Amino acid sequence: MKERIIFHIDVNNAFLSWTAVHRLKNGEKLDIRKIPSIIAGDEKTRHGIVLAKSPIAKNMGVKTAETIYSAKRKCPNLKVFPPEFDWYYEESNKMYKYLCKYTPQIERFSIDECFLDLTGTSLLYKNYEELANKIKNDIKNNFGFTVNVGIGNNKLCAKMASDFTKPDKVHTLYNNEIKTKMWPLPIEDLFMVGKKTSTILRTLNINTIGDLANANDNYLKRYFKNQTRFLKDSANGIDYTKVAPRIPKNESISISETLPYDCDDYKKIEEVLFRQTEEVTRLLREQKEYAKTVAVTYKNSCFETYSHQLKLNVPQNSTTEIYKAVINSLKESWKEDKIRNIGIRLSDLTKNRVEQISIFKTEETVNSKDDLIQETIDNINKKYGTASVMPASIKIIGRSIKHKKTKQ
DNA sequence: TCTGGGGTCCTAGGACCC
DNA sequence: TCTGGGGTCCTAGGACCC
Repeated sequence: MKERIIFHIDVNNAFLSWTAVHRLKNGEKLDIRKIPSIIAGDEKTRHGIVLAKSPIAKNMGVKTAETIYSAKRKCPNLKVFPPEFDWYYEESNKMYKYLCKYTPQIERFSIDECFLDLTGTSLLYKNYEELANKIKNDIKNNFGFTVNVGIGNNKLCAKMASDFTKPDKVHTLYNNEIKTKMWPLPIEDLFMVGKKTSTILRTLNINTIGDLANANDNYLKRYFKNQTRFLKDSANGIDYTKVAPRIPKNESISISETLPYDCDDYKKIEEVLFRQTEEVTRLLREQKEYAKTVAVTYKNSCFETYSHQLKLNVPQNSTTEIYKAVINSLKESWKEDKIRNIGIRLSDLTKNRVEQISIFKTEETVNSKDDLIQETIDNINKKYGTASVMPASIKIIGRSIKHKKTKQ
């Protein structure tokens, strides 16, 4: 089989760069990429986690996902900026549109990463490194932020390559470069090797990607079972997954939040869950889908996680029906401990709602009239804000949510 | 004022059937 | 008066990603 040519484009410090660009556009003089800075949530509501860091902050030891408190101890003059997600989506879309010029074989892997499959374009593009440099420079000149471009013969290698040295760089990791460029790297650098896996590998004296590539299969199987094949293939730079140009269909829709304080007040928890149900079912209705499985997950003060799911007889997407299931699920699983974080997940999503024909029409078999009412409510809420209109049965709770939200 | 949020995929173990 | 075993489906929990 002919060797593929895959590009991986990765925005350098995406959130921080994008906020920097936004500020400069608004006339600010200071480029926050050039000072010790981070993008992070609000500490007062316990969302104080580092989402992105500037190179200087990174050099002082600041890590993504650590607390602001801890980051400031490492770097006392650190400047903190709030995330601007709407703006990030705009910038991400601009970059995606630009990249679409080169091939329809493009996959949006995350808000700040894309894969391009350029296999079979050798007549169009004589030199792939030159092309990668053009893409990198075009993005910098047109949009004001920098990217890394990784080139490889598959997605894994392209992604590993884009991670080599940053920022504003092009790297290659072709199949014949795997031994020299990838094998010497520490095992933690391998995609999909996280903390748990790397700890086990280190105790087995497997310290580099090369060590893993050459490790004995049977030995590894004792510790990693079915995961062994995947790990060994990755370490050898083997990956057959395709660049998927489709708009990815969600397998599930979820929402969760850390509460401002640990809470065991049932009424308050109900309020949060109702607000979350509103939001998550609105998304579901927007994609014109129905969910068959409803799960509630919560984390207590000790950071122990519990989850419980329920299957619906008929797939639903109305706030009222899903909310009933959410509450039932909570009641069946909650140990009345103090809740730190709570959320909902809708899965088993379907486009068509196949209803079983029942002689006894139950309350659950919602008809098209109810769908119409729901649509009208969505439109009104869209225009005048969430919870403007809702079924009377849940209106009171809804009102108090609004009240609570403004108090936060 | 120590530990976010939205996803995907995998696995162990239980229930149930034949 | 003994308690196998394969198959399937489902659930809770966990690992990992950005």
